[in-house]
Amino acid sequence: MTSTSGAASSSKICFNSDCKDLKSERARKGWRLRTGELAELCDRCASAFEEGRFCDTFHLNASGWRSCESCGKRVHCGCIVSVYAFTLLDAGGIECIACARKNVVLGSNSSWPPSLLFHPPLSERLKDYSAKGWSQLAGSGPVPWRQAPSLFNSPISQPEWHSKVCYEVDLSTGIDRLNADRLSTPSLEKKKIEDFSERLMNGTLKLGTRDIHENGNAGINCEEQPGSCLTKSQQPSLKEEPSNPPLGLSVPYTSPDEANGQIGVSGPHLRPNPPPPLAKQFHSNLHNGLDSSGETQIRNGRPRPDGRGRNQLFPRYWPRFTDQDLQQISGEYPLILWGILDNWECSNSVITPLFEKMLSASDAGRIGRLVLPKKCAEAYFPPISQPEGLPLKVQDSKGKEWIFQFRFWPNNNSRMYVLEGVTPCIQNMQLQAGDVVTFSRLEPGGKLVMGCRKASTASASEQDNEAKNNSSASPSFSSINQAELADPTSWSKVDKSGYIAKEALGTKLAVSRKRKNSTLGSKSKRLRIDNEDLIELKLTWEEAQGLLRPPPNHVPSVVVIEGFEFEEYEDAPILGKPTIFATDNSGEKIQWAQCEDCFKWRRLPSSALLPSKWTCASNSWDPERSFCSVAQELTAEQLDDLLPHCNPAASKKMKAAKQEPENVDALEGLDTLANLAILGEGEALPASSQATTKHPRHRPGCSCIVCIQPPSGKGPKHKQTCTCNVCQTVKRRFRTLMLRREKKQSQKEAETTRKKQQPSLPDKLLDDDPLPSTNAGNSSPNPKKLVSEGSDDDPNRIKSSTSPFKGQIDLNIQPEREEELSPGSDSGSMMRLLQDATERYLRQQRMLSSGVNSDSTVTQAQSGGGTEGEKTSSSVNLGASHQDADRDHSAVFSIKSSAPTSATG
DNA sequence: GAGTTGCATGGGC
DNA sequence: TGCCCATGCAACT
Repeated sequence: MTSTSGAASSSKICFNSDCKDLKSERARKGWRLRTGELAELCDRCASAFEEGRFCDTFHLNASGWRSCESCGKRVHCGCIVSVYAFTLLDAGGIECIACARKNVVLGSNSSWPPSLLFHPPLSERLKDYSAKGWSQLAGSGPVPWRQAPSLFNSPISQPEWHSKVCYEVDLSTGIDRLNADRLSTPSLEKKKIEDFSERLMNGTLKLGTRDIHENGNAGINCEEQPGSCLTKSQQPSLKEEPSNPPLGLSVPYTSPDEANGQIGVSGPHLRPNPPPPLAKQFHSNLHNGLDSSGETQIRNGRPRPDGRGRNQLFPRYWPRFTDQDLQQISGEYPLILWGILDNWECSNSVITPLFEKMLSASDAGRIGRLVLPKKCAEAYFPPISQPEGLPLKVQDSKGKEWIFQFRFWPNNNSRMYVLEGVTPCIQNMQLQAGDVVTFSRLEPGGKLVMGCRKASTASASEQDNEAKNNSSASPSFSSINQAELADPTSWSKVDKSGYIAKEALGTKLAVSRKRKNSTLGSKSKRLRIDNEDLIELKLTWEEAQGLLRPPPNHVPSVVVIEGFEFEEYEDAPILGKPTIFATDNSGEKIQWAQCEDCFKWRRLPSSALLPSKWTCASNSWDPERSFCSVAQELTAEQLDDLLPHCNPAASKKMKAAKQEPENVDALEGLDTLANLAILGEGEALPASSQATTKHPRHRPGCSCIVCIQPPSGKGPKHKQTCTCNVCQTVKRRFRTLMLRREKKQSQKEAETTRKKQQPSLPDKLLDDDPLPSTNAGNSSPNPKKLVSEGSDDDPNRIKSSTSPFKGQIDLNIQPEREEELSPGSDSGSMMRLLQDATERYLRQQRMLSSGVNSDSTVTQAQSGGGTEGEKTSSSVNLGASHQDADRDHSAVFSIKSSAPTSATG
């Protein structure tokens, strides 16, 4: 290549001096120049470059063509473009990348491609090599793998450190691509990766790590630095390489010998003549979701040695190792790298990400069984033919060795693979449901390495602490990720997904959603259920946005982005009181706000900015209605019209809940409540953990693994006598459920009796009695409807009269008021609601009763005693009120509602 | 009775 | 529709 002079981007002419075509408007990037810039190419040249046929196209007649010492294939060695396509041999001559890779693999006695992990960063490095020379990167003397990542600290490659990189293989083109979808890097960096990955379409840009490590003083002139060259294969060479099996056919080989007792995964890989696996092949093995070979996956759990790698792994199991991860692994395993491997070949050590799995509740539970994805198990673990399986040595991120039983259960006509005995390891790593365990292989030796990533919902403070701790170890690094780089011990502490920056921006909710989407993908509907719960339990971002108000007296600057105007405020917004905006009869824009004390809705000008807590007394816009005693001007119908629009999600769910059997709803609430109670216990449950913890078919008294599992997946099992928050909450919730059932039963009975005795009375009563509305005594909205529907177990209707934001988090809630929610304490408005409802119901009962025993009923009920029937009466109200809270409010409200139950029960 | 084991079940993809 | 796999749960220890 001769185009090494001139500006890379200033000219409108293609940078390729052999071309001189005009660049397109969006010039495509080519190789990195010595200046650090990227050559800008026309489409044709860029395509040629990306497809690895640049030299074939433009340098066909140029000097520098040499033949591969192994396969004889001609490789251009005379330009910067082809610098990655070959490697220089110590004894002279060159090898094409394919042969070099093969030899490296054979030499290291590894069935794994030696350089998979370096792919992204090395790509970047390679870009840099052309500009910076080798000495900068390789240092002097042998560079062990574990030091290799430090080579990546170029300004360019650094950002990619924070990205999660995985690969997929486009078999149609034989292209390894960085799966940019899953990169969390900023778009520009992401684009950069994409660009380069495209540039490497055929390249696969594999490194013989030996080449890197053992050559410390390579310059850019690879000819002069035998053994130092990184090579980029050209597509033809790859395709033509006869020793390279077709993509997707190479499998991580494991020994069929499973009778040799304890083995590491290494054992199986020490086959005498492993096929020369290309990294590309490995990728296709690892992520062969695109495998189009037509080979069917081995079914019925009967893996064949020749087919194990063809299992199509679901993306959710693709390892998302970051470079930091790798470095940390390497950093964590000096013993592995320097001791266990016991020779200088350690410089060839490669940690190959195999797969990862988010721990389910079962996995992290006490049973100690980690369910392995079948395809992963069959692809990466030794084949087992007996259900008993075999012991498997695994080293954790601290280098500690564990022995798990790798086995399977027949399941239908298939198998279910599990690792047994993982509890100590899980606990040692302090993992819980939602965290991710990663499996990787250390080559040579094939040691199985188990890493982990904590769910990202660890508290920000925790992360801050991590950052601080780590930064202390490496003051030059400021970010968490960077800090982690310097401190491998934090490997399991902080997620390295690159979302941290986003976490810093927002709430757990956003993060959890992001994480769920990214980590679990479309994993489970349970997740979506949880998301729905989140929607109902918490504000959506959109809704939250609606509550954010500009700081007083702040004028926004308006920014137009893609045609949309955005208001920008220099100061953080404040959280305003939720209100309902509307237009009155005169067309004036107004808003309705609800008093914190009396729950009456007050009309306010639309411009009114309310504090999070607002009462009638603050109604300076309408002094006449600045007292709670003043009636509400909003009619029931009007309010009814307004409210449904406030939260479509909640309304939708409300409707759905109506249609569901009562107990189902209640039991779902039980789940939610239990989870929330766990949250309230102070152990912030990772969102992903919530996702994996929630499970169907809960029943009262359920002793399943989820229900009995303590929040962290460890600790004693809950007993009947357990008084922990979870148990108490579940018990309360159960009582509520029972009360509700009693109530329903009694209502039916009462209804029957009423019809018999006073057929015309109920309607009148319903009309007259606003029931548990908070607006007793004034224009309570649509009392009839509320009563009728409320009595039909639809507390949401009732709730709708109190807040348009039912089913959402009360952003005004003060966490420090948590104790108020405990049983027996004043639970605030809900308590009032309850009392109000009780009194009202008793009055109703008095009216209904023909007087035979009503007095005693009331008396006894009010005194807390009474006959069974009287208890029922009381229970009816309690149950109804409980439903209000149980169904449609967040944990806080749920617990609130539970409190009276305990108190009165 | 508690813990363990191994298979069954069923939701989700 | 079939498979995967999280979880349930009965049998067993």
